Amino acid sequence: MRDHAVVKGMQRAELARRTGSNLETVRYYEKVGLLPEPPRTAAGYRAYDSTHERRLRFVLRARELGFSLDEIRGLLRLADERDRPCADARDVAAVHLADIRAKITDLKRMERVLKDVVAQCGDGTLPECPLIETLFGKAA
Amino acid sequence: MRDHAVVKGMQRAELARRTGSNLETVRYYEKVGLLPEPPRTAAGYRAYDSTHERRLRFVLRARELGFSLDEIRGLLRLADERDRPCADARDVAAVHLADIRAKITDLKRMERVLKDVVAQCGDGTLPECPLIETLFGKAA
DNA sequence: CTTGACCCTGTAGTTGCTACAGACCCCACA
DNA sequence: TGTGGGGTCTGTAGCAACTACAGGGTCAAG
Repeated sequence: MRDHAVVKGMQRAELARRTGSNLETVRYYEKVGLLPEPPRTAAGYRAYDSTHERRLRFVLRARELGFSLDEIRGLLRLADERDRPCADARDVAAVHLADIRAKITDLKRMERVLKDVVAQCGDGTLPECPLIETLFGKAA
Repeated sequence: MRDHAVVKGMQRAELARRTGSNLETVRYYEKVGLLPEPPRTAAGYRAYDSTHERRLRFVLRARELGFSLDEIRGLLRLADERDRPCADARDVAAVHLADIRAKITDLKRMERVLKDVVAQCGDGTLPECPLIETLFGKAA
């Protein structure tokens, strides 16, 4: 297993495989400035090392938590350039947490309505479909 | 108030205003085939009537419930072309409901993690920020 | 020395809008 | 009758965050 090897000079596909990401996504992150452009071999191939992998993993974990690429850029800057970024980073997370809670609230509203109409539809033999009538505004 | 008037030959801005939608959105829905192209005046202006409004309201309500435009196209087709579309419509809604529940599950996971790290950050004076350390993978 | 698997670049597609630019048109007021 | 300020029209470009090519170069194994 190369996962145990010294990680130096890997190529894009290997980095993507090691981190479970799509290799096109890695390029995209470089293009939009989330990841540094790695050095190139004589033939122009990207040669990553473990610092690139570490940074990519940061981005991927942040994406899993729903941070936008812009927020991640900010978090990376905080992680890089400051001694004590905790208050700022916490604020970014707190704002994002509020976003997520708002989304959950929205989705729960949708879930409630949909659950109800699906239940009203029953076995689907009604002549007037409750879902369609709801959407046309016959009932709230 | 024109809301009480006979609704015939309204223009785009009025339709948008009456339904609380953006007028560019209405045009977009026409372009992608969700709404029929309305007849035009001699000058080429769109002239809507209440059937257009009814259909637009259907689309807007479905969007509020999180249906994709593709799903809405399907629901409109069911509403138009069939005698007893309830079983099919219910299935569309049930699939969508499952999507929404999956999204809620994801968001709740994010919420839990974020709530924890924000709490760990406390007043933001820690030298090692728990959020940043978490993202770098120091802790799970 | 060829074959196939990798890599490179740039660009176009996705979803659901939103926002122009530049050109009409229409009505009221003077 | 002219003009001003609003409407409307079209097409196109932009947003997020990827994803998927096309058309080429490179490299190592057989």
